[in-house]
Amino acid sequence: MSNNAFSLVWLRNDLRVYDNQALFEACQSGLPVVALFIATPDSWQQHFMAPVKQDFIRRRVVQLQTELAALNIPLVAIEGSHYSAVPELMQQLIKAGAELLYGHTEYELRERARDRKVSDIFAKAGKACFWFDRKAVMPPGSILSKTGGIYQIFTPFKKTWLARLRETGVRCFPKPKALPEIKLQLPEFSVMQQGDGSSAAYAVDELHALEQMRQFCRDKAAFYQAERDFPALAGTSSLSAYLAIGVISAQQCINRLQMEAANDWDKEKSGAAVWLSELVWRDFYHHILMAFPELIKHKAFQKDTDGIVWPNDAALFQAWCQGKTGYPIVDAAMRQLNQTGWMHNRLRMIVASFLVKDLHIDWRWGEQYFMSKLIDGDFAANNGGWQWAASTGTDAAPYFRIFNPVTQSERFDPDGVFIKRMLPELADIPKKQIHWPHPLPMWNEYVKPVVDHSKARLKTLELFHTVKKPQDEVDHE
DNA sequence: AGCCGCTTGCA
DNA sequence: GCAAGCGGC
Repeated sequence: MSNNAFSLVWLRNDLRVYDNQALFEACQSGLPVVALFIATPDSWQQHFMAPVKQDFIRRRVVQLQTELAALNIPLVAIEGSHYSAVPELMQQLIKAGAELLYGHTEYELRERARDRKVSDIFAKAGKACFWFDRKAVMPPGSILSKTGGIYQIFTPFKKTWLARLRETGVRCFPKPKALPEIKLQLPEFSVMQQGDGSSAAYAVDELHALEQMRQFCRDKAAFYQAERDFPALAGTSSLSAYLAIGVISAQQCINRLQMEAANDWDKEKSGAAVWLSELVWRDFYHHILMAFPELIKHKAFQKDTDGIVWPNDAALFQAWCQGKTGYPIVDAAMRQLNQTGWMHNRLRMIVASFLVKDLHIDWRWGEQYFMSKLIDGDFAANNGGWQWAASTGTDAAPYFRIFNPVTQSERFDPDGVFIKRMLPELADIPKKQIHWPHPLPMWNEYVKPVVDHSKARLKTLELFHTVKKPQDEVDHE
């Protein structure tokens, strides 16, 4: 073993010090520890990762450097390009003394291919890798039906998932104790570039994120069920960006929820239980992604729906992207996404339904647009959500369940408070007409509706009927 | 984690 | 006129 030997912790979507199993185990290895982060903007671009998310990652890595330095762990942050550049970097690190590699597994295809190559390189050099499966709370493949099958329906999945939680709980790993100070010789790498600050609305301090999570569990989880569907309220956790890049883990969220809502988290329909359910959805989509890798290649779950020929009108798509559809709730939601990199979940459902079932545009166009704008973009959850809305997924909404954007608006933004916040040009419209202002003589430039909902709805039913038989014909077969 | 159109029963 | 209940998409 080289006298410059060290354990290497390769950080990716686990940018935290607390509950970081790879980091924790590396610190138990008896060797000095070096942390590694490789920025790969070319690969990120290939995955349409939003600039605001890229900035958030870069800012977080810089902060993490300070947090790890306090533990005497240097964080080498390299400016790379593409995943294909990773093997060469790893070779250099092995040459420098990397003896053991620690990391968390990722579930997407290119990421898994990249990690396999790295594992091979370490194996060929006679070095060991330790991969920990912690992105989902219950590792994909560990929640199976009684006959050993993959659950494709959320409710039974959740039932088994909850039973497992009651049985085993979740384990979180403490922040490692500081290591002895040591001077290592490391190669010169191209230093990671700083971000542009576009994600500045999100603090990157880990303790800040943990405190926000604690406060949500303590003060707001109880009201989650009652408030989560109203975009004008701050009823959701707003933790998605932190979960997406791993500043906090879902395991930590559950542990904290069980502490702060000890009597409620397992009580049906309590706010805490409903929030927990959202974390189960997150796991569900990770499990589905691992079980059906063709999803990564943009295939629909329900294969017949790939027979639908979507009209894909480019002008309508542009109107949707820019928030100029003439449907106030849709336009307000898209403006929230474009301006902040985040969108309330109820609105994600509304605009997704609108794109597919009112504008008749392939759900994949919307999926990609969301990825290109969201600070919390995650392939599994985004793909799962879009296929749910488009009625093409496992456990998807039935195709004939078509949201009426005006009714949704009346129900979930009753006073138009959210709409007016995002669309100041509608500030003077009376409450009663805010959801559909078009009959009013409008002195401003608010755009005319680009489609007629009731006609569009019938067209959607036709599109689905080209690939699905009406129910009564199925019954007679 | 729907909406629509039609019926019924009441004013 | 309308609210509530329903079956179909």
